[in-house]
Amino acid sequence: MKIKYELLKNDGKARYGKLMTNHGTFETPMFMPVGTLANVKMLTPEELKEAHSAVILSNTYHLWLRPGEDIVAKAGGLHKFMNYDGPILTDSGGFQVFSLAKNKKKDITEEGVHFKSHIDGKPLFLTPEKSIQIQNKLDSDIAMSFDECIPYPVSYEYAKQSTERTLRWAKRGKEAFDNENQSLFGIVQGGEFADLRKFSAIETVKLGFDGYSIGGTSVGEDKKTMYKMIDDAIEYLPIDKPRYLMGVGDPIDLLEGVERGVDMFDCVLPTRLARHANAFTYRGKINLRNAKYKEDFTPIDDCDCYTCKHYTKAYLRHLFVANEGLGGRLLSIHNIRFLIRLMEDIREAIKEDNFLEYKANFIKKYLGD
RNA sequence: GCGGAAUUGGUGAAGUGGUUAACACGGCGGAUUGUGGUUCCGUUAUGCAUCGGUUCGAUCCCGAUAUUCCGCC
Repeated sequence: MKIKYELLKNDGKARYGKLMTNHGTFETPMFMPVGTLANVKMLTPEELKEAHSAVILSNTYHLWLRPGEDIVAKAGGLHKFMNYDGPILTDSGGFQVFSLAKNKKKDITEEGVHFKSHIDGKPLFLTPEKSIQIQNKLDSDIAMSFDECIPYPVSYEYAKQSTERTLRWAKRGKEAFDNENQSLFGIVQGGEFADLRKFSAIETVKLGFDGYSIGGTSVGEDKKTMYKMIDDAIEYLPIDKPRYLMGVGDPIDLLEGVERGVDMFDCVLPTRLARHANAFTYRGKINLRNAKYKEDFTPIDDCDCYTCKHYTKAYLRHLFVANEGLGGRLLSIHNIRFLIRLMEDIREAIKEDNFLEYKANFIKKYLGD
């Protein structure tokens, strides 16, 4: 069956709802950890579950290259292959492919994108149909349309042409789509241009998807521009479908997104920061390598995660300084739990009609008076 | 005891008679938003064993001292 979204409450634009999938029902707004290669880096599914993780991301491009979608299909689909029984969303590969396409003008064609494998440099060609077919085989819960994530800054003319092409690709992908147990999301592009965002949203919705995502954000633009991109698109999205803001995961951006009506977020930030010794805390981001933690025998934060229940900053610092992988693992657990707990708190605040107050308090503490 | 060689930052080390002593590691700090699992960036010796001398000027030339290593009695 397809996913179903049930909107249960509105606090201003901020929404609280439920997402029903073949692999469980989960509350929104939610944060989705990224597991590109059919794994959230360094973590087991059990650890994700303990952090109360729901949907996780995986990536079409990476799994296409290796092990190959046929092998995943032979294994019984992505869930069985990676031993994760929660919902999985697969990104289309567009984001990766575009960064690998050297010559934008030549390599990006109406038919698809020419680029070179990041593994062996072999020339490859990915089309909207191919991306969808791969995702059908991977058998994720949610597939994403193949789109171009427009860089920033970019000319109006390029943004317009690209946005129109993404729209045509969305249509082609939808027509090629063939998996009745899988849902398909459309992606709004448009760059920083309000009229293109509007156009993209309206036309994408006309095609009819199970959910809609806002793409092309956090590509180097300033925060105000990013928030405006959300505003310019989201008012044209249907209220009874989930909205997914792609690639956003800074705690403050999550709050800003929720305030604007976003239901789902994904980001590499918690795991990437963790591998580089940076921890989220309610008083802002800290770097556990810093000398001041050498003799700090307290947990990272007032946090209910496995890491904070069992380990001190001094120990984690030691692991990072000694270059031990366990540090990245333990910190990934914390950072993911931090964002998931943030979303839990956000949902509670929405349910109690005080989201804006919660947001203001969080930001005040996070940024330090 | 005699002869030879060496002595540069926390470490391994390059280098030159003349403004800012290379590089690497380490240290310290920062970055990171649809993942590039050990990444990127910044910073880190007012000083070249010590004391004298030569010189307009010495880490680099000379002498003494100290320490280390190697040979010979």
